[in-house]
Amino acid sequence: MTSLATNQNDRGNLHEIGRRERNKRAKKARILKAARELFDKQGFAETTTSEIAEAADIGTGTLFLYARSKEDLLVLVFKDEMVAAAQELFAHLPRRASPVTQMMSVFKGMFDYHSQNIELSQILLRELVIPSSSERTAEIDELLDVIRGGLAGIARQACGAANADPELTARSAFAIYYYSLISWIGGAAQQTESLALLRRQLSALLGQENKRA
Amino acid sequence: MTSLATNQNDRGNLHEIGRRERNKRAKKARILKAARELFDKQGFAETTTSEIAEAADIGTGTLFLYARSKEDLLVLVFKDEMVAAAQELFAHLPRRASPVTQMMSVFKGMFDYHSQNIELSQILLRELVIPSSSERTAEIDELLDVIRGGLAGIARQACGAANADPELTARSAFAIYYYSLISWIGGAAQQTESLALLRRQLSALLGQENKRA
DNA sequence: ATTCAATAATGACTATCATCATAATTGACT
DNA sequence: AGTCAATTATGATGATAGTCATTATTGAAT
Repeated sequence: MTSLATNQNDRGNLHEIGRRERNKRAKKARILKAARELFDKQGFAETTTSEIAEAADIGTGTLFLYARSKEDLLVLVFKDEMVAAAQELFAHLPRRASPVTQMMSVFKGMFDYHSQNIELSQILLRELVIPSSSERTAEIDELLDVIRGGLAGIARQACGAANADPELTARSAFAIYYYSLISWIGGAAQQTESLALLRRQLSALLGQENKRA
Repeated sequence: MTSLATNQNDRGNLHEIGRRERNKRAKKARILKAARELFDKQGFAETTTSEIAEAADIGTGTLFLYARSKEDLLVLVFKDEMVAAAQELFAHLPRRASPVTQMMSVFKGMFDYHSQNIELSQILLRELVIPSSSERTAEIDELLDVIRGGLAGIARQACGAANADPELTARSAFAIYYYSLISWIGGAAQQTESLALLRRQLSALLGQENKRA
């Protein structure tokens, strides 16, 4: 390469982030942006990895240095957004509402999030449930930890001085939520049906009074 | 096409099972047998659909008249066996044991079942969670109904005259089991870890005394 | 026996995911 | 500036899942 006025002089300040690392990050950002836009516009199945590479201005093989597979790419594309969505929901819980209602506000919010694009959520959930690449474990754990952590916070206030372990209760609440989500996204049940059952299950789990007609 | 799964041929009379239907069933049986053997011997990824077709003595395209995809085929291959395994487990519950212990004997049995071939269970579970073909919904529902139904039976005796709804409790127990299974098969946790948490969660759910060291 | 519409089977073909041998880039060191 | 090892990028290529136009089979009706 020519020129550049030999700007090696920058090397004086930070040994941390060189051209190399900057390039990688920029490239990854371009890939995720391109993938996101194409998936949104055309759907997952109708978007080829070559199209994504083209849109991101990289070689077709380069894509697979950043994601192990097309499905794996979907996790990278949506992980940050999902974490942010979950945090947002936990940050704006209905005040003074019952724990069940608070949890339901989060779960309903996540259902709404997934409503945006069912096809993408189907493939995404498959990857979250059984990742095709063990390299994605950390990212997925982060998401699950945010949700389970938030739930534990609610459970803590719910149990109060009671006997239950909040972490364990949170895990159960999450499991019940996850199954409801899966039933809906997987096509086994309607959204309203799943949500209604979910609420009843949470009420029982958290030991509230169950009003039955 | 799109003939319903396991449809009797209503056209003729009841007794009449034509050559056509017999042929289809024989062919399907051959396909499932071939697929099963090859998957077991070589693994899922290493087995091609052409190999299966060859072993089943059918054309390569014919395979896809019976299963929508290679993954979908896996559900067909294992559904009956899984239903049988679950029924077997429910039929031999430990007598007079606590509901938690009874449920755990079933869940441990299912974990053992999946231990046989983790790779296959990974792909199978993905399909069970989010079926790629809506045509498989009936088959999957059958499996889930067997498990949830059995759990409801245990829950019924557990709750006795108590307030809880056994069906709802069974659904929650199943959800907690499912999440434990997924955590393990998906690689997020060790089997023993998952099982231990599962037991604690069930104890809490069913309102037993929680003995803690 | 012949006809024929419906159903089922076939395998040549296509699309594309992912790989991999090769090439380019980077930065540390001289 | 020059050298070099390590890292990153590339795109031609291979492998194969799934499609589809064509052909074969079935069985009810005549």
